[in-house]
This record gives sequence, C-alpha cells and structure tokens, in this order.
Amino acid sequence: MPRPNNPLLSAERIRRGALEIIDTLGLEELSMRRLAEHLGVRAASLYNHVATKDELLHDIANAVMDQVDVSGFEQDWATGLTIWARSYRAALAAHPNLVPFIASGPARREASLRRADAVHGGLTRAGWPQRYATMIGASTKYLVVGGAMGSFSAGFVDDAAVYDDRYPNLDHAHLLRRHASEIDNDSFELALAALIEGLHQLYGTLPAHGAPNSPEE
Amino acid sequence: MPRPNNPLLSAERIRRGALEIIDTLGLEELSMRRLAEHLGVRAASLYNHVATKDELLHDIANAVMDQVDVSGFEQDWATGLTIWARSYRAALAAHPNLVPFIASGPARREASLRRADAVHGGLTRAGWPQRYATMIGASTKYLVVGGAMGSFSAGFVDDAAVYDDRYPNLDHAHLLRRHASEIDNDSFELALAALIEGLHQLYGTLPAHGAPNSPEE
DNA sequence: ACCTGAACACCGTTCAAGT
DNA sequence: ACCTGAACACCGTTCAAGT
Repeated sequence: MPRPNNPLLSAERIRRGALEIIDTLGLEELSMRRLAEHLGVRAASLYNHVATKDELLHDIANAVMDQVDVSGFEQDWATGLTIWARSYRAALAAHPNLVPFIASGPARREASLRRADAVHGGLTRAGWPQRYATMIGASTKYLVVGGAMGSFSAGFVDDAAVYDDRYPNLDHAHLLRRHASEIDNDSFELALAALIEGLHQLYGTLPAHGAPNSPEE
Repeated sequence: MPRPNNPLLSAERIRRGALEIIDTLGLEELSMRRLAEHLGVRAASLYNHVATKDELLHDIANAVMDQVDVSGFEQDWATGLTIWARSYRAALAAHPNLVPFIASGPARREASLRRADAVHGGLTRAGWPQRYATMIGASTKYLVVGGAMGSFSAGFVDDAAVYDDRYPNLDHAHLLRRHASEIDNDSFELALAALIEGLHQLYGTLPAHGAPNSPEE
C-alpha cells in the first residue's frame, strides 16, 4: 500500500541550498552535482523539481529581486526614485556573487515588469515625459547595477607595497579594500544625490509639467 | 637539420580568435576546444602559448581596456571625467559579451593602475579632497559599467502583445528594443551630465579649493 | 511520486610522445 | 620549439529502472 513517503527535496529547498553555495563559495562553484551533494542527494534527483540549472538561477534571482521596493512612487518621484534605488542596491548587495547573473540576463518576468511599470508610471504621473521617464529609470539602474557589480574598491589589493612610489596619486589605495563597502556606499549615495539634484534642475525647465503628458518622440 | 618551421599559433592569434568567438557567439560559448577548432588546431596546443583560460580572458580584457582615454585630465577635471567615461563606455560597448567578465573581476594590472592613478591625480590636482576623488572615480565607473552591462532596454522583448493592457505605463516598451542602443546612450549621457552638474555645485562649496589638499579622514 | 546508476556529450588542463 | 592523443577529473542533462 502506498504511503505519503514525504520527499527529500522540494524546489524551495533546492533554491535555498543553491543560494547558500553561491553566497559562500561563489557562482562559479555552483554545480548541480555539488548542490546535490550539499543536499544529501544525487544530481539526477534535482531534475524532478527543477527544469534546468539556468531556470533555477532565474528563480533565485527573482526571489532576490522581490526585495526591491517601488512603493515610494506613491509619494513624489524623487522619493520613489531614492527608495527604489536604495532597496534595489540593498537586494543586490545581500548576494554579491549573484549580481553578475542578475545584471547580465534580461528580466522578462511578471514581477520585474510590475516594478518597471511602477517606476515608469510614477515618473510620468509626476509630469516627466515618457522619454525622460525611460532614461531616468535606465540611469538609476546603471548606478545600482554598476555599484553592486564592480565593487570598485575590490580592484585594489590590500598591500601598500604593490603601489610603492610608482603611482603617487594612489598612495592611499591600499586602504580602499578595508573600507570598501563603506566607500562603495558613499559613492553610490553621492552619485544618486547628484543625479536627483541634476534632475530637479531639469524638471524646472520642462514645458508642461504638472499638465497631462504631451506627446513626445 | 632543424628548420625555422614557423608555428601555427601565437598568443596574439589565440587572443584574436577567442575575442571573435566571444563577440559572435557569446562568452559562454567560448571553450578551449571550440577555440582550438576555430584556429585549426587541437585544444592541448593552446597551452603552449597561454597559461590558462582565465589568464587568456584577462589578457583580452586588458587589450580592450587599453582603449580607455584618461588624457583629458590634463585639462580640467570635468573634461577629464567626461572623456574618461565616454571612452570607457565605448571600449566596453565594442565587446558587450565581455562586459560581465571585465566588470566582475578586480583589475590589478599595470595599465589599469596607471589609469586609476591618472583619474585620481587629475581630480586631486583640481582641488578635490582625496576622499571625494575616490568617490567620484567610483561613481563614474558605476555609471559606465552599469550602462554597458545591464543593457537596460534589452530586458523588454520586442513584442507589444506581451504587455497588452496589464502594464499601462509600459505601452511603448516594445519600442525599446529597437532603439535600445540609442536610449542606452542617451540615458548614459543624461546621468553623466547630471552627475557632473551635481559635482560642480558641490565643488563650489569646498573649503580650500585651489589650495593644496587639506589632510582628510 | 520521487530517487538513482549509468550513460552521453561536453568541459579545462596535463603530460608523455612525437617532429 | 611546438603540436598532439590520451587521460583525468570534472560538467549539465536524460532515462530506464527501481521503490
């Protein structure tokens, strides 16, 4: 007689295990065989719950991106942009090893479109022409992705000797690694503030702002 | 008697062949075996000229990055920043499939340090405190890398039907793919202009600008 | 319904053997 | 000096076989 015989695996458990490996060992170290081992199972078993490694990664990426908050656009556009950018950045920073994957692939999933719609809608409702709304959304994304990705300061090894006196302007470069995340965050905030400041100025010059959108392009 | 017997391969030819595969088929499609086939040779032969696949990729990345121009810092800092950012972006855009690799790994090579030194030096000579010079360099890099990377508009498939009426604010989203590179470029220029505008304002508030750098942090 | 051993078509890299 | 076949330790994925 057949019993419930509760299963060893589930899509959720697989996703969690995969993200653990990504966070601790890196994206390159994630293999279906290693993941299976991590879960006390054989590689083939994973395919009862997950179609493909690539789809698994997309599912994980979507879960990470669900932390992004676009609710601020119910207030003014600048608040919406700020909350969006910061929560977006925080979501990526929580899983830095996954950023290259999230940032390279296009995102055509439901939730991702809803977010894009909220950003675009928040900006156009505030009076930005469609074309500007698109560009502002793109610019902000560049800043977030670039900031989460490059981890600018990680490029400098934590060893003053490397720089000796050949690069006089980098005499403090060896300090960067230690304060990397702090500097990364400050740089991001600086750029975000400058961007929004610049946009505020541009906003004042818009012909029909506040009025219903004029056709453009 | 031994003759010159000129070799089939060279590091240069391997690099060129690899970049051809990356540009046409994508980074994921590059394998040492496929590269060898592309060059009319066997995989093992490559290792007479190249230490490792990873090192090969770094060498290619360095060649691409050699197109970046930091000479503008000999003029004013805003010109330097603009020329740097644009040439940086152009270098990456010339080989989009390589961007994830270039952007994820730290760059501790000679040429890369020279560029960082030129940027940092140009900014500090103009009166920016060290800490700001670091942040401005980082911010600009975020913009360039994010812009070259995400290819924001590629996230929207070129099919209006997908969006139907569920996302009213994305009613022009299907146009994005067609004008993707144009919008990407305009968004980048918008953000760069806003950043530099914001920095100009900040520059005016610096305590001792023009004077020798005051010690900080 | 779910797990698995075995297999297939791939990888990057090494190395003794050839010229 | 340079190219190569064969091998090693890996991949992602499929599938018939088991329970």
